[in-house]
Amino acid sequence: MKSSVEKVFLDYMHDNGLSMTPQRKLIVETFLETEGHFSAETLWSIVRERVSDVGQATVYRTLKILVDSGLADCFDLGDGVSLYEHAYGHEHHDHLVCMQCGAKVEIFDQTIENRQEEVAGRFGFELTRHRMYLFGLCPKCQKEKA
Amino acid sequence: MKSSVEKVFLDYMHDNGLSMTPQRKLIVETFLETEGHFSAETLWSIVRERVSDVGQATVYRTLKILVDSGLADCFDLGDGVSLYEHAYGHEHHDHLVCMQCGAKVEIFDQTIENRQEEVAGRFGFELTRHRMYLFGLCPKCQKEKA
DNA sequence: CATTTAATTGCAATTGGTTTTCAGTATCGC
DNA sequence: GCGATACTGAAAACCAATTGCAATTAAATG
Ligand SMILES: [Zn+2]
Ligand SMILES: [Zn+2]
Ligand SMILES: [Zn+2]
Ligand SMILES: [Zn+2]
Repeated sequence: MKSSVEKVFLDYMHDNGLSMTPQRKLIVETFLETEGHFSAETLWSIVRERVSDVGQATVYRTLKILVDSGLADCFDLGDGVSLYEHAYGHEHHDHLVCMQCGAKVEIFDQTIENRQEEVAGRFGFELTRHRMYLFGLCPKCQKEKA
Repeated sequence: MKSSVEKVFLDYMHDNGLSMTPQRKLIVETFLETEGHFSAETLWSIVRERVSDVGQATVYRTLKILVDSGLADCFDLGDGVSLYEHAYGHEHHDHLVCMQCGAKVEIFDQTIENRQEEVAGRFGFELTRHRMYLFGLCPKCQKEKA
């Protein structure tokens, strides 16, 4: 039985005249099995543990498809490295990041989300999306510092 | 009479063993006279209208000093280009950006700021800073689209 | 003011993540 | 199968930003 995610991906592929290839299959499977927030480089290294001759460009190209199809979300914390995470079946969330150890906590606050809409509306803007990153020290790194 | 901003800058320079040079003076003055949100490249082009042989690297290096001294704030909207704006005497604010025309509105909402602290606290984090960008369509671009 | 030392400059080369080019190869609808 | 189209890996290109370097300049000291 085909999972729901796979169906969404295959439909997107078909609807856009894209072909399924062994490389894409491998990359998509690896992406879906990898939890958390990771870079293209990291995904590439995991993929290569399985099949060694997958090109880096193919990983980037497939990640683009994953984002476009709604399976992946891409964001960057301001250091020039794009991070990817699962988007299908995952509700919207923002991130709380430890500047010391890099730990990332997924956060969501309906009050903030509502206020964002309201503030945008105050200026006549129609809001499409937003990004919010909170940076600080996680409990563990606070202790280590003290 | 020396302005307060200039004093802060010169003090920072002196306290860190940095020298004042004609190039730095020009770049800082140009920065202070330029309002809004602009890239290093843009600032460089304005600087070169005044003195043609200022190096690009010097602009980047001086912008770094401006950020470190608290005169400038640097952020990027996710497209890989750093934008700079005045920070001295400017209260913290976030940005509302039109994805069509690039218009940027400075926003501030105390409720959001409070909630950010609260959410971080919920996970034991000590919050240091945050970035929030709201993307959408400004009133003008909405009309043009309809 | 001259001297000395450390900082700064412009240029060009380099970096690092990401994208593009290209010639060969594989996929898909028929 | 077959042909049109899409995909691949490798390498080159991109591009904002940084860095190495030799020449120049600021500024602290006497
Ligand atoms: Zn949110
Ligand atoms: Zn996440
Ligand atoms: Zn804010
Ligand atoms: Zn601003």
